[in-house]
Amino acid sequence: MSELPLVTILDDEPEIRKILSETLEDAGFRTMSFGRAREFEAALRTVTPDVCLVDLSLPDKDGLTLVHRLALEQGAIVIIISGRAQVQDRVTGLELGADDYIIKPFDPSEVVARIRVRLRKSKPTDTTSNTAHFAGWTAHFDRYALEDDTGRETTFSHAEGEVLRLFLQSPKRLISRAQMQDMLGGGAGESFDRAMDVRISRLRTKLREDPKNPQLIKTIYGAGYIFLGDVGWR
Amino acid sequence: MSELPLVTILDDEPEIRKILSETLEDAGFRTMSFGRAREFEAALRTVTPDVCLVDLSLPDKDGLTLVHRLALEQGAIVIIISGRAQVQDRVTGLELGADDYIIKPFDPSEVVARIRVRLRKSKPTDTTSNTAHFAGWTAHFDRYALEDDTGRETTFSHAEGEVLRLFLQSPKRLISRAQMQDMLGGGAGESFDRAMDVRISRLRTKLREDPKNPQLIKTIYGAGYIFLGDVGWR
DNA sequence: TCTAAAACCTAACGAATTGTAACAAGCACG
DNA sequence: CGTGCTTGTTACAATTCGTTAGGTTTTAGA
Repeated sequence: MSELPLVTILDDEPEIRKILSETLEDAGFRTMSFGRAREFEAALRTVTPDVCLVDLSLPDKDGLTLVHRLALEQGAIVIIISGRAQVQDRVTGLELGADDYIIKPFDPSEVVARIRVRLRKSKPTDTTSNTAHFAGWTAHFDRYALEDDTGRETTFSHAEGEVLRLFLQSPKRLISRAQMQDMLGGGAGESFDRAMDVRISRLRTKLREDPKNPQLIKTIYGAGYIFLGDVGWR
Repeated sequence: MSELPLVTILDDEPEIRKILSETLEDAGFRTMSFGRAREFEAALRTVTPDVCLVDLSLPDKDGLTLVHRLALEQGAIVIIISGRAQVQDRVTGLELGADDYIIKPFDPSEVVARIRVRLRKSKPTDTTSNTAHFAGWTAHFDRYALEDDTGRETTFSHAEGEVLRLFLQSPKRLISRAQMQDMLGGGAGESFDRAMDVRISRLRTKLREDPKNPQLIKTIYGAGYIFLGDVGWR
């Protein structure tokens, strides 16, 4: 496993720097924080960040110019975090080279999610996308494989994957049969619905569920199914 | 790609479809609009959009499932446009493969700007080159050779090269048999299509795929094939 | 609590789809 | 012509996945 991605934070408010750096480090990034553009630019001579978070309202420099230079010369991923919420601000920010534009006040977890999206797209070597973790299992949807907690893998079919995906997208929520039907039917979907049962039955087998007492996929008599278990997509 | 980028719009509100398609066409895109997921999926069998705008609250289908499938099988840029403004919705949407998440009500010009950012970043695959790198392999199309990561070479035939090139030009995209017939057998090739299976089978052998569990060329039962793996043309 | 109907589970079957070995036709080269 | 290579065709094996059928579980109602 390679080094952790480096995220730089440029914001004049210490509060925000603190929140961001803590959240990002918890999420598995290295961070460097700066309160002034001058310090940031000085640091750029020795490090090359993977992602740059930039506040537009800086005391000592015009943020947009900096963004433009960063995107153009460094080829870095630049995400603007700004209090200026006007559409025109966002449009020009994006046109000048920013990869994203997040408005204050922001939620740290969304910042993390957006950073991950950009990294996922820019670094194709990172094969960790489209996988979900739950209850000791790891589902690799890109190669249709279910990985054990010991590392052993089973493959699942496309149809099984669709069901699993639906469950993992809405964990701990009731999923009605009707909701599932539109996954298969495709056409007029008149065919009788035992098909869904069978898909779930097959999925349960692969998840090594005890038929008498399933732990992950619970049946709610007369209503649908519910997937228990904490899911993390990563 | 000399043609204008194709943007698909999937939203159940006609108003929004109209606004988006007009703005986007003014901005220099081709558009196709759909009110229902089913129609959209039907259209996907014949066209491959560059960008997909998807509203999460669809009448006939769960939007998130669709987003995940799109990101996984179409390899297109997926942008969610949703009325659901919860942070958790945005985070899971992004984790499931969306490239951006725009909240309603939105400003059309921002949508355009965000689409442009994504297109700008997705570097067009340079078809002019004759060598491609993927998963430890190097394909030399000029001399019909497939190079190992240790430098050992195998040759491949013209027909095998056609299929390989097709895959490498559209990695992570579902390619249906019909599309293959069009692009390859282009002529009056009436003969029925087991030929394609055999080509792929032979290609798999040369790529040393495990027959039970191929990692690069995946079969989607009833739909087609997907080439997984990051491709770089040089 | 008991009983019957409804809902659900799943083994087994089979149609459709896909994989591939073996064969044969076509072609280049000597 | 014979040899070797490419490539479509055929035949059969394997896989996928909906359907069927019979059994089990759950619920409602007496």
